[in-house]
Amino acid sequence: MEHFQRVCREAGAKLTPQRLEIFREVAATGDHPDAETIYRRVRKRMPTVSLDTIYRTLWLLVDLGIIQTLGAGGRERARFDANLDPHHHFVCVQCGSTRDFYSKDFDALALPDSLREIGRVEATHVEARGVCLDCAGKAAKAPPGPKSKSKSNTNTRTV
Amino acid sequence: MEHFQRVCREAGAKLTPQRLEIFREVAATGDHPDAETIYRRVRKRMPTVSLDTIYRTLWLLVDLGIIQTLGAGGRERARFDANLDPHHHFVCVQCGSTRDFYSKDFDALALPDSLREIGRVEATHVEARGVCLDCAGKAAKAPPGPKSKSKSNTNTRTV
DNA sequence: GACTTAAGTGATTATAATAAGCATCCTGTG
DNA sequence: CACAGGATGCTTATTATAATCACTTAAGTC
Repeated sequence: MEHFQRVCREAGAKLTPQRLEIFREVAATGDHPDAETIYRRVRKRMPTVSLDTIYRTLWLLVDLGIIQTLGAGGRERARFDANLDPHHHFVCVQCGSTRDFYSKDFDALALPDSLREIGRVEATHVEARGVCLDCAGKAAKAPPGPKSKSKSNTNTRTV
Repeated sequence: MEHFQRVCREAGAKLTPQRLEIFREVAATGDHPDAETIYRRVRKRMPTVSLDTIYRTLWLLVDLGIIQTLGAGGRERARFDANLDPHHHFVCVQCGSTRDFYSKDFDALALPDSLREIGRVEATHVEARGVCLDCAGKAAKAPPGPKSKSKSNTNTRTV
């Protein structure tokens, strides 16, 4: 929570009651709510917030690195995969491209006991995130621009 | 491809040129295209297909288990996660709920060399899919219904 | 503590992806 | 080769998310 305030200050983002409330809500819960759910919950304590502010604040928090999104970055469309062999994914956080890779070790991961209390696992796969060679190459040419505000770079959000 | 035809037969789904073409397209490519992309590609060889058929066919293939979707099942909204500690996810393929779990072993996975040729990895996390205890409990009570057509069970699609 | 100013907010209006309804057409079967 | 029901394509809804814009408010300054 203090972390949150500090990061906001440093980023020049104002501390508004809405943001406080929204962050509190996301941080408080262990499930992984969507914007609509957060909206409903926050509205209980603050009936005037708009859904819009929820969206803006959430993505702001993502941009600040304070929270993350599940999966391949919420705003993406569905993507399909005909590869039914056991395999894993590398996702580029810059361009969003996804490549398969293989690893016998990863295929045979031993599941921790804690999972027993959650459910019965049918399959696991590993998702590696990083920067693909293409994007790394481009970044090397185009100077990074130290102050790059880098707002909302589509495809940049992923867990 | 034969597998595809066999499964369709068994499921009582008709073999149409559109479906053949769409499956061929998805199976042929190593990237993980979205519906729109598949649409564009298929249209080159079959200019009359409708985007609609693409969607219907893709989800049909998913329902038949012939292909899968990336990430948390395309049709989901963005979901947010304030947990920045290294952690992993269990996703219930029935209800879509996602729970965090922890494993030192998973945090320290040794990446295969093949990844070097793809990009620089910044983080990895494991996604375990299965049926959560809640859903397993419900399924035990409600008899499974051997012929359950189980069409489009929202949240059922995930890799 | 009042003043200033840019950032934030909420209401409304777009957009983009995906789904539904329906008339026509085609696959698989007898 | 005729039939029946599923499949297609077209058009029209939905739904989630983003952009606009006028008004408010947080935060730094005197």
